[in-house]
Amino acid sequence: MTIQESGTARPAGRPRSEKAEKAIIEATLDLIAEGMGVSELSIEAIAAKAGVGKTTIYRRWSNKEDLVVDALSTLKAPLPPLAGTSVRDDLVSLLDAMRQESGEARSRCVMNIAMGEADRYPRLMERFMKRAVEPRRRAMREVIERGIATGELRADLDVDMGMAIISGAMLWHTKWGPAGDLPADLPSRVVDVALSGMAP
Amino acid sequence: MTIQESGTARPAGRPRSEKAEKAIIEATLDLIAEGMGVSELSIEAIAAKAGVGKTTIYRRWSNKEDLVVDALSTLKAPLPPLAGTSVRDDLVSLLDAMRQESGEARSRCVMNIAMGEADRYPRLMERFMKRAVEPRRRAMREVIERGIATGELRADLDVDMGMAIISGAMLWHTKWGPAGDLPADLPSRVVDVALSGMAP
Amino acid sequence: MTIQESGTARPAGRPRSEKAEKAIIEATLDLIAEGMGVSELSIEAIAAKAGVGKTTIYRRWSNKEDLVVDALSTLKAPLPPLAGTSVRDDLVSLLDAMRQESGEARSRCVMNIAMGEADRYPRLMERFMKRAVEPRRRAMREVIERGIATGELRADLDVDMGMAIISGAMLWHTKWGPAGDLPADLPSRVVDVALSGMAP
Amino acid sequence: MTIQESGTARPAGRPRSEKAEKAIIEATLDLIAEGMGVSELSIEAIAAKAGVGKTTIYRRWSNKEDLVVDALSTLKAPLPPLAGTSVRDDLVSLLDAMRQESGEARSRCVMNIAMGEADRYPRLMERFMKRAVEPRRRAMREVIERGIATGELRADLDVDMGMAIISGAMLWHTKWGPAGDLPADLPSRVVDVALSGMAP
DNA sequence: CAGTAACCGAGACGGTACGTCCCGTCTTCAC
DNA sequence: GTGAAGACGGGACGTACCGTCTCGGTTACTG
Repeated sequence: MTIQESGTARPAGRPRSEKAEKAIIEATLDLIAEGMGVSELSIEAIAAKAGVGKTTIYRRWSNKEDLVVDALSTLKAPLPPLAGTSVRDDLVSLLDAMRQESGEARSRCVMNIAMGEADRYPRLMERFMKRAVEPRRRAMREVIERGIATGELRADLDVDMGMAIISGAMLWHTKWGPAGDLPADLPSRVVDVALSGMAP
Repeated sequence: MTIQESGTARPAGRPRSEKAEKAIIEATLDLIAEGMGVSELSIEAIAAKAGVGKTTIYRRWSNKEDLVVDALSTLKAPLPPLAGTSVRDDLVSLLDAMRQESGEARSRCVMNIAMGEADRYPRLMERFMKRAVEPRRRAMREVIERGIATGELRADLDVDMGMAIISGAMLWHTKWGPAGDLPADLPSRVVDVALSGMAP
Repeated sequence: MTIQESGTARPAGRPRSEKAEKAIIEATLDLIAEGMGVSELSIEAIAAKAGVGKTTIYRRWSNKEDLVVDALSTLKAPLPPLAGTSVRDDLVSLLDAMRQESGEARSRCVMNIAMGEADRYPRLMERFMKRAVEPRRRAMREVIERGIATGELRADLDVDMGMAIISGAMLWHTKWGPAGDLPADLPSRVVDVALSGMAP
Repeated sequence: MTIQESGTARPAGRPRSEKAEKAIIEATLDLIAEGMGVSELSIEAIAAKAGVGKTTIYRRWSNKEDLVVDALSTLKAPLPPLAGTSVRDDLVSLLDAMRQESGEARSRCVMNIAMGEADRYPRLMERFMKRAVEPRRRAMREVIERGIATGELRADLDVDMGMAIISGAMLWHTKWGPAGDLPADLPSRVVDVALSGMAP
């Protein structure tokens, strides 16, 4: 009649501190938000900022990439609820979530890394894509496919092309549009032009 | 009695080796093309790859940014000639130039830097934008404005929005579209959808 | 009505394991005998060698010095009985005890610590001197003073000088004499030369 | 008709800084004199005190022992000139040199290391013995052997025993005699007792 | 004989120093 | 004057232990 029969027995010794773990993640995000790239990020700086020994970091993540993936994936806001009333409304909702995220330093740094360091840290990207980007892409894809099915969108529309035009327009404004925060009406304007076209 | 009497007096001593200069630029571009970001790029690595002493580099460029700007600006392909027959044709020409560049590792790295390290190296970006990006944006802007004037495009079209939709769609395909090189008909398909819209 | 009424009441809870205590002392001596100095000696190594948690050590000794003093003081052989027949015989007995001790690794390490780390660990030395060295010095001093009183030694002999010459000669042989164990006849030879002098 | 034909051609590149080398040695000796043993001595501390990068140390000495040997062997005072008038005078000269050295912190640390860390750093000791200790021992051995030859010392005197008694007595006083500096007349008193013996 | 308090091991904690690597600068000789 | 070689001070790396702490579980006396 053993006392401890649960599936995974707690390992011996002092358990790992959740507080330290959070402090490390926070420090990592702060440093990235301050404009550091993955390669400039130093474990030593993270440890110092988190008030933690280097060992405590290496005990949890064996390399910088693993830590960065974990840190970034705690960051992505949850997907907005989609009203489902019309394709236009849903697309505006999705873009507005993007717009809001782009206003926060922390989320902006995610974009920087996603776009600028993809080639250099392929494993990072692969994992980050899976955890953070893929769900958003899937959501938009479903909206567009639904629009085609209901006849709200052209029957011959290439779904990828639709995603490219809508997401790409937001992306372009984020990086290269007029300086400053994105205007609140940008999402609806993007969707309107994308849906009805540039030609008269 | 002087031997050298041309207008701009040659400075005394051994002249700088053009060969070394080219080797340095080449090595820099190679390393960037191999996936290195600006911050990972090291003068030491460039010198080693170029078969040159570190002094030889620092004598010519006082810091890494200057060298990178010079290196990148040797790279950008000249703008394609625009037929001017129609807005559609000109836009397709511009996008096709983007498509071709995106197939070369060296040009792709330019995009990475432009998108990922902009925040960290503002002086680099400023100069790089001026030399390499601005001409392309101006060209597209002119095409769109001309289209509005001739009535080929909607009179109420926001020019920035037009650029965002068209450039953004290409950009999106480059970074996040189906893997592999961009298909040759992508530019025309992007322009067609952008012009006539996604709605039926 | 209490069961336990002896003078010092046993504290509540599980009593400390004597086995662990002995294992710790043994491990400490072993490590010192293997050539470790006090500063190289690590609690972690002692704990590992003793098969004991580090806590178990720190619960008993608050610092390394205390542990080392305790360990070393379990070590010193008892003083040899002195026949008292003559100064010469007693001195030879004392030196022979030194010789025998110097043959054991554990005792030799005591000398090393006494001579090499005295300056660095003054509290250790103070306590170690009191427990282990002082009795031996007192014994030799008494023999010499008795010799002066009985006329076996020169009346004008400086007692410290006598101790220095006799102990110092043994010491010198231990550290810097011909390699290997000290020869069994060394004590008597030292005493003979010391008593009658080097001059003819 | 080469210009540089000397035996060992100067290697290319910037030559090593003698200043840095001296600063490192000085810092090492200072730290040892402050009571640090070899094992407590840290390269990082030496580098900081010397105002030098760690690389600069590791470029010259591949490990701590090599550095310590070099540092210590710059320290030993030159042997005193021996008058040669009599064995007694020469022995007093040698012991007086010992006495003077024992008054300096830096030299005292040499003794500590020589006696206390010998077992732990055998390679260090071997090299240190050769460079610093051996010459002194040889000098004393020669004085004693000469004394035996001239009849100033007993013909049957064991030379090692003579060295042991005389050096050992000084050694004993240094480590365990009355506290404070050794009195100036100690060498002559040691020699007198050693030569004529303790017995009346 | 159940409670309970000090013990035990294991192992995570914040640190320090290690020896290595590479940075960008500097100093030298050869050309 | 330029070029290569390479030493310089500096800083981050990832590892190994340090001495402290915090766990779950054990043990032996106590009520």
